[in-house]
Amino acid sequence: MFLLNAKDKTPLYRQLYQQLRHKILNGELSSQTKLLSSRKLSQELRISRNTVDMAYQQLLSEGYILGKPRSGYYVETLHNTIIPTFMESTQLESPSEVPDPIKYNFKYGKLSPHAFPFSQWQRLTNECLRNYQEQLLDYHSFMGELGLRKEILKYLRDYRDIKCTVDQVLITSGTEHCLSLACELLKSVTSTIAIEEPGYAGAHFAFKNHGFCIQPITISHHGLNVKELHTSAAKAVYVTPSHQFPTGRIMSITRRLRLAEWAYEHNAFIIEDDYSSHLRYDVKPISSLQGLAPDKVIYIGSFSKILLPSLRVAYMVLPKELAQIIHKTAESRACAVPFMIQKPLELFLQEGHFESHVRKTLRHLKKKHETLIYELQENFGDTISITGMNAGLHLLLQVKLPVSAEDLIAWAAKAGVYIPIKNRIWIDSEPSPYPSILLGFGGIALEDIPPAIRILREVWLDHI
Amino acid sequence: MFLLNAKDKTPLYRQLYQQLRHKILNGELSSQTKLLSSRKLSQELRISRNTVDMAYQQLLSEGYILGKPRSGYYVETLHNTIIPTFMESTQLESPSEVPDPIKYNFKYGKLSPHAFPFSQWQRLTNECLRNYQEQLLDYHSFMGELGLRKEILKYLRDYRDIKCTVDQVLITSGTEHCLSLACELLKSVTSTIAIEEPGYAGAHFAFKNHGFCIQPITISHHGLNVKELHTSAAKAVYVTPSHQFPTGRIMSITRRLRLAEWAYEHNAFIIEDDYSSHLRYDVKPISSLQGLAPDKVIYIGSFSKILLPSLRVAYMVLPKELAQIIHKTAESRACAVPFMIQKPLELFLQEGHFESHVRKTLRHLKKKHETLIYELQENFGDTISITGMNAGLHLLLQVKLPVSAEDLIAWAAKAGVYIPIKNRIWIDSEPSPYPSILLGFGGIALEDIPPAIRILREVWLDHI
DNA sequence: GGGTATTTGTCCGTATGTATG
DNA sequence: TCATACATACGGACAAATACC
Repeated sequence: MFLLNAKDKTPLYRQLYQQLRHKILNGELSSQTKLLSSRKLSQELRISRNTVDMAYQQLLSEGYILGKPRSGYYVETLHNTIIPTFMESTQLESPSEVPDPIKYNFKYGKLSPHAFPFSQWQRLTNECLRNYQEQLLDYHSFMGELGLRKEILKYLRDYRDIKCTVDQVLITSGTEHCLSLACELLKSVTSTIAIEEPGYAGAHFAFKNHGFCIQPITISHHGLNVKELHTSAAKAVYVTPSHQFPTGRIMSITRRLRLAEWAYEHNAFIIEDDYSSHLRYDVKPISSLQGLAPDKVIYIGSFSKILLPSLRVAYMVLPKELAQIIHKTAESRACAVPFMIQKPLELFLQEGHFESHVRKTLRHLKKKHETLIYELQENFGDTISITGMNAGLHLLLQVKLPVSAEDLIAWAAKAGVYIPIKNRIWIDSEPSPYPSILLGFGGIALEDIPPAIRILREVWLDHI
Repeated sequence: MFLLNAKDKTPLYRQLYQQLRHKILNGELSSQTKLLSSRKLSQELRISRNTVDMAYQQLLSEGYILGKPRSGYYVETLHNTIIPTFMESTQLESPSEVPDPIKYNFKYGKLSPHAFPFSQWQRLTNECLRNYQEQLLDYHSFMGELGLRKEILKYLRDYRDIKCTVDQVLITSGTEHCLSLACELLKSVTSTIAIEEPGYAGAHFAFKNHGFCIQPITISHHGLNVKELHTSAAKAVYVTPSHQFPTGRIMSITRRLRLAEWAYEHNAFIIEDDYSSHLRYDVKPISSLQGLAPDKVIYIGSFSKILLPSLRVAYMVLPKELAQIIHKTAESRACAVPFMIQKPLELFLQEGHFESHVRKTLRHLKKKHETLIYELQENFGDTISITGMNAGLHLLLQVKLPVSAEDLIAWAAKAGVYIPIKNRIWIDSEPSPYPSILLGFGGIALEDIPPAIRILREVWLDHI
């Protein structure tokens, strides 16, 4: 019958409910069977009538049984022909493989421990939690907090020559989110999007995911080969002009103007991913494409590379035309970035901490960048050639040895040096005869660079 | 020279620093100019020498100036060819229309001021910022933090009868994000998605946005009319079984089983949006559809309705089959939820604060729910009929007056009572002859309900 | 067929342990 | 620590439906 355990922490009425439900789903209590009255069952189980009643009420509200007043409760007719009767209780944890211990980490996108003013941020977060409780309890504008958008706009105007109003600025939860929104907007414009070859795999993935055809365009020394664009069907192109990923090349002003011209001629859009605009080590950052063609460029920027990767805040500047489309849908959507991230960030920008943080970080990264290049050249000489210098958080190496990149990465890992796997940077097959390696230097300490590179020399040259 | 304001909350050294920096970037202080010595400047400004020195140190560390020992500070040579000299200040702000002042707010989704343990959260956030700095500086698993996923899984198992492993749990930045990912996964399964009519406009929007055809399915008293599904081409359906939005109806177990059967028969998927599972005022929350058909249900849950709308954390449980597809793409994607949100939330769940918070909130909402119903019946009697009782954060009213819902909302707004506009709940035209009104009671204080409803009676009945 | 006894769901007040502030 | 509130569990009172004579 029913097994009720008074010592069990789950209440009696709930135990009874569960067992009844099980019997009904099982077919033990078949359709239209009359249940025992609350009195009889309570007598039988030696519990209160009300306890039985509570179980019945729950079953009633879930539709397992039907109640006829002054008559009784009857089991509902269920169609449970297919439903699996027993679920094995699967384990919580998935067995994780134990990786090699990492001593030196060249992971891309990581930042080093002293890079972020944690206590400052703590203060700002606390301030936010104390003073903005009313706003925390509500949903927010899809575009993002007005204050933060103003601060970002101010920054973009001063440092990136962006030409727009706040209405065109949109806060998102990362570059991926930006691309997804861009796809949404471009769906009605084109079915083909051109991208750089080689280029950022995340963009390729996002576009494919939204059902676009992909048109790869090759990169020359001065950036994207705009000529190839003219012969393609694409009415949109994704570019990283200020520091082409992964080659690090800078699109020349001539190319930029040609690209802008192409966009105006074909009534097409340019997606400018300015992912590492802050990070230039030789000269001041080059001003944006957006400034050249404000009506044709979807500008994307991010705080991940410079501030904190785990913060998940990026932004985009939309052409007026597209901004209007977004505004129409904005009312029924919510912003993806938590208020208690947006507000502290706004204050961080407003009080000038951001600018000083960029300067400080840039100085530090510059040193690491120089050291890394120096050590690579000292240890490997002509065995490697370095591209993508003077900017960003990574270098691209061509290792002139007759081995695969996978081997180089695996040997390094065994010696405690983590090197990221460049997942699908090239859409077509990689053209170079030599393996290429991507070294991120954001996460490694300055003093760790020389020993790490020495280890690489040892394990790589020893294996030959 | 320099204008320092002691009453300003920004520190003196910072004011000085900012003004110096501005002059340097402006070109007012040109390259290699020697700055005034800290002694002279401090005398001139009548502030401490240390204050001046702090400003100088800041400029030094950011590379604006160069310090020569026993000589002085000199302005660095900057490449400021591109730095904009003067930006025409286009207006930042878009002119906002002045709305009627809101005295009583029935906005849907809002929560009331005493609903969230702010100090608790502050403690947990601080803990996170102190103890997890290494992790904050890195990108994270697309699936979300393992610890948080485990805690959510534990909760879902105990309270929602969810059947799955951690590998199937995915953290997202909101229901919208969940739906977007679901679309991504369902693209290869079907081109048509069925939704409830009337139903949640956000879901409709998301599906349409991803290029799906929409098939509306009517709602009867016991929930979705599954029969209509069988005759449609849809291989996926979006439902809110535990509290249908907006009618508040509960899908009976019969319908649930039929729906599950349909999914197994047609090899289709069910999207179960359990957006307000915690919030039942009469009986215990009804267990999930996912428990009945774990291989066919994409389960979506959220912390917005019960914890904090602006937190932007939701989660989804994927069928094993779909989880594997996501896992393949996960490595090249980043999680959209900031670590400094995920970690505090994990601790919040782990330490049991969440459960007690749910209990407390539920208690409070229950009172408001009861009061609201009582007041409506007292004031309006048979003039209105209420649906969607006993659950959720809103009631649906049918006002039996010969006026439009827009008028009712406008009249209320003029009297200081905000009522949300139900944007496109019905895809086809609304079938009812009477205007229907959605009242959210999450954001209004208990004691404000009686006066608010009295005002509604006055303004609505007076206009007739 | 009508009256009565019984069964039944429903509603009420209350005791106890536990969580909350 | 103590007062409060709530979930759980209990028994009794009531009225409607049903069964039986």
